[in-house]
Amino acid sequence: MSHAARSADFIRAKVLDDKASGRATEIRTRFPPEPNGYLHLGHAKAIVLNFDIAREHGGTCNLRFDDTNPDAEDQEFVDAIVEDVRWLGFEPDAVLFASDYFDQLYEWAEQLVSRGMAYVDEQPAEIISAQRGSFGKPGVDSPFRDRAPEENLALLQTMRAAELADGQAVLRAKVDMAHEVMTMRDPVLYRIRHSHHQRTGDMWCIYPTYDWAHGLSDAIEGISHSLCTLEFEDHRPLYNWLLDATGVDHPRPEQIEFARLNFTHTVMSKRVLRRLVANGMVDGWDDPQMPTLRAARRRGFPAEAIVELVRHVGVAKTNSVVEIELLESFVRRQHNRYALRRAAVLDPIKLIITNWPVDDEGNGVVEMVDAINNPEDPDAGVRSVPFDGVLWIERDDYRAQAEPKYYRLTPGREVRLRYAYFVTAVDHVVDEDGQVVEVHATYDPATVGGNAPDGRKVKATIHWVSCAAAVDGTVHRYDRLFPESLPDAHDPEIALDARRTYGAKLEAALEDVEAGDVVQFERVGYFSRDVGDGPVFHETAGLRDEWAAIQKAKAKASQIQS
RNA sequence: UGGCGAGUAGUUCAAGUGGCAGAACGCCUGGCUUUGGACCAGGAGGUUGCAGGUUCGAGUCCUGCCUCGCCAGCCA
Repeated sequence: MSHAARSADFIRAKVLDDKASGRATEIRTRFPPEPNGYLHLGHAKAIVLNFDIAREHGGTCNLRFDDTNPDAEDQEFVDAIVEDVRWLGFEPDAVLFASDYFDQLYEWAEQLVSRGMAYVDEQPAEIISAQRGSFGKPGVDSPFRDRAPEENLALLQTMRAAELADGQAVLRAKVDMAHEVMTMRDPVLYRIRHSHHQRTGDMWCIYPTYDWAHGLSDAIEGISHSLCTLEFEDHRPLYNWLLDATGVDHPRPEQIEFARLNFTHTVMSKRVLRRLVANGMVDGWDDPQMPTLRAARRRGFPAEAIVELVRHVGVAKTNSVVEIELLESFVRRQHNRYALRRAAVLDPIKLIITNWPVDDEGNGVVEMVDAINNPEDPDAGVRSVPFDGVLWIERDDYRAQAEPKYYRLTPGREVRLRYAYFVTAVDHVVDEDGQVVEVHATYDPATVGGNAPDGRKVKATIHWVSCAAAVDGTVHRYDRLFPESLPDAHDPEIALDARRTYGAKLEAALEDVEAGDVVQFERVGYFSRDVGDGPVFHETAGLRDEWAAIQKAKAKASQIQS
């Protein structure tokens, strides 16, 4: 290993080595999705890795669609994938398709047949499967395995000429039916599919398999390093065999496998996600609870946060699961710097200031107070918000009875109303169910702006919105859709009440937030404005919440005790 | 059952040719604070999967085991 490669991950070390040895002069990579679904968080790893490595060496990275199975694929996904890759911040050097190479691939297949390295097998799929043998048990040769090249060539041509029905024949590479790697036991190269392809239409009725198309497509594009996930390790010998067999290896691409990106509380299985969408358990593929990139965008996850997380996690061959909280911490770090602070009361109760002044007509005086837009960014300035004697505050910011470590409003205790005044709770009013609906308090006029001239301190500062000026909005908060930290990939437990919806009271400025923009609701979390009429916000990520942690610890402790 | 791959802190990753096991996030404590946020300082946290061996010295080399993942599609 070269000296410079020391602290690089194993793939970058290899790339450096290959450059040093002259094995590769240009570094070319590719991100090769099949257009059969939306990209998810897991794909971000392959995208970042491929583009980063190319950029680090002044090389290129293509977006290549592995569109070899028309039955599963759709133009909609092609468009969505291009969009999502760009959203992540990467511009492909070329957008290409394996289907661009169908003519070339077919030509090489005929050559392989002519050289006796591939044959047409007319047995049904079940027989071929049974003949493949099993782990530790060699397979048996197909009766068609030693057919003459001319006959195979003629047969391949009839396959291509649409003279055979689906499943009637396949083209197989003649490798080794006793090979200890199952993938090498005469893999299928072409199958018959009388299907419409989103790009080639009805031009073809035979389609190359992944194994036949992938390495050759890499070679055609001059890919130097073909990065893929661990489950393709068994395909590497075949990848190389086919390159050797066709002689299409200048320059020869090299397949290198790495571990997928997995998250706790997340399942990426298309089947499971499709079921969630079909059952209406989520709003669609871009529901904020989904693990797709589109959902992340709608939820307000900045692309940079996802990219930074992927870089932070790095690349290795260990099957690993990243805590979803780590992603959220990258999301918070981004938004903390840029998100404007606003006031929103999610679960409102009224706070009435009994000694608030009234004007000559007996109406409460309205005072304007300055609120800081972003304490992390002085340039973000201030805004002016109305304050008066009747406010909305969070239900959770008042307790009829004091409890240990609770710093907020409670009868007799003084807290700060952010940017306004110190108030002291006096008593409260309950409804017929015993729920607090109204808190009465007095304010200290000397504490304008929230400063006490005598230097006295309060332990809590709470947010508020003037009732008269408040705007109604809908706010969605989210718990884990998959409550288990390691949900079953194919049959996970699903939380039916993961989404909590609030009829919130918002400060007026929140009406002006652009769809897709993220703001911080002070003391609550980051929220992304959704498209549509009226203010609707989705929780992007909550703020770290020490009080919640104290309560959680307490609940856990009492659970252990009982 | 055969092949391939992987096991280092709660999590993700580091530790040229063998040379004091580290970082980030999380967690705990303290400071600061008009967000119980952010920020700052400190701390705890490890039998490097197990057992042997070589060596002055092993996460690293050797032997044997264990555990986990992937592979028997005409999916990718």
